[in-house]
Amino acid sequence: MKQELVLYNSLNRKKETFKPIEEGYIGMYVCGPTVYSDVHLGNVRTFVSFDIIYRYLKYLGYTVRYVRNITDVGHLLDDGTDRISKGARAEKLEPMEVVQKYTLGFHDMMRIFNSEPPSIEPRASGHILEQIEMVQQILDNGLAYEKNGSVYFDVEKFAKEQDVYGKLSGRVIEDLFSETRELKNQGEKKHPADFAIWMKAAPDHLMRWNSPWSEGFPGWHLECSVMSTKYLGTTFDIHGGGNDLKFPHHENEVAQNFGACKCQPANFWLHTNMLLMNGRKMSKSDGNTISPEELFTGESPHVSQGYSPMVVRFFMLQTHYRSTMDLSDEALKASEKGYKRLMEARKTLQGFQAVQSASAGTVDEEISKLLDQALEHMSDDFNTPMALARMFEVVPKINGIRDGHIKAEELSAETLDRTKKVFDDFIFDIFGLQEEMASGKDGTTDGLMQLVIELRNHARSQKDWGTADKIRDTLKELEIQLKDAKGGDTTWVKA
RNA sequence: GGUCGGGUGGCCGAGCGGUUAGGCAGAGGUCUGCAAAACCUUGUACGGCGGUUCGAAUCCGCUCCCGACCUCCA
Repeated sequence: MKQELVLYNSLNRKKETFKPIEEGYIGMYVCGPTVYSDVHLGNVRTFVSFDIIYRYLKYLGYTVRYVRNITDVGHLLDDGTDRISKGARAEKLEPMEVVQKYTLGFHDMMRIFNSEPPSIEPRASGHILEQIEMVQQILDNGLAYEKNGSVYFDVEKFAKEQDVYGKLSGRVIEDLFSETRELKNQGEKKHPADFAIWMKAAPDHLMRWNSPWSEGFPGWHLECSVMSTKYLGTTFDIHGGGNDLKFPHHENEVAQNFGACKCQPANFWLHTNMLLMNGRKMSKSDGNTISPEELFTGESPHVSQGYSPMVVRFFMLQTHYRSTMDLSDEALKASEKGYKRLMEARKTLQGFQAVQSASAGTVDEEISKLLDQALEHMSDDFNTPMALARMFEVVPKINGIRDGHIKAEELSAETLDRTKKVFDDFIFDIFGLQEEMASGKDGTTDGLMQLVIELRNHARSQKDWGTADKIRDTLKELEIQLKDAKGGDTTWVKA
């Protein structure tokens, strides 16, 4: 019944047929943001990608438990200060105020991009007890050691016991171990590749909890191991995250799970690729960056105008989640046109009435085939660019029927219904796009526009081109475009 | 330096042994009072050099660029 789904699994770098652990159910964990500053567009790309994956899995009929955490503790900066408390000192806020502020900001942005909230959004700070328990388990299993109140994962021992470490990120163990460069805070570690799972807090460290080893805080990677286990079980179906988290974060996560339960946490690992701008990595340090707000308003040297969230989302759909995505003004402009064209076609399609005497002709067959292909592409590792391409091939057919080039009788009632349904399923449910009326297209506006259009059409029928064109030109200045279809129907759209 | 992933037409971006990807831009046409919109037609591109093959953008080798990761990162 369910279509076969093929996923590219980072664990072995191959596409594999997806089989859930429990038929009909999927457990998916995605590493969420660290809430210490405003959301970065790169974060948006990752979470929009997983939003589409989540939506498609549900579309296939699975019951999905989607867990995406909020990291609000334990994430270290280069200088060893905690990210959250660093932000707090700078802004003279309680750490949890910083967390709250940026968590809300993150949620707002996800909503603006029409991303569905996850089923569970656990916070690291809310799972300190569980994290302490996991540290203990790893210690009990002999894969960690305590030193001066901090606990470190024994990577060397783990690597010797099981051929797991390095597999996910493609690291060569020998290389990792022969790493000679000097790293900070290495004094307590037995081996440079070891990493902290519990850190003793320095006297001025704000966020701290009691533990059997010291008053301190959990290591960065631990929270994900703990929360995925708590809400999805020791082994679950899909684990996702940004490409840049593969190492060390995901690698260490796998190590911790093995350390605690001796099992692989996830069967499938999905990694999204990075966002570039003008061909280069988006980076704050060299000014090659743009915030979501700047993108919306157009207040940035990198864009010539503002782009709406849905245009940006559409733009993201045109690139596969595993490819780097190159943001540029020209590419966004192209997306804006494409997005509008698709949405217009969708509206046109929904207005079609089945022709009574209709019987399946060639158009019927062609459209059906394109819809099937679009779905197949989604089941092939969520190939949204391909699926979109097939949708766009249906667009001229829709417009052709509207304009009379293509005979409506050749489209059977069944196929018309299915096309309407699949189009909406794709656009709204899978791609997560939504209609965007730039500014108040409500009942009043609609009524006014209807009146204006009637007045203009009256003028046209009187060959009063002056009046007709004045209406058209003035509306254009107000960024309202009139579209005169064949047969006299005029529609309008806010540019 | 190590590991991995890329270099595709004006731009973005799929494809990964033989077929038109698709979007945007451009050109010609239809329609139209004019225009816009829409529709039709149009582009033979795959970094370079070799090789394998009946056939390569797709496989192999070399080479030149670019990006990511290598304990901050979505």
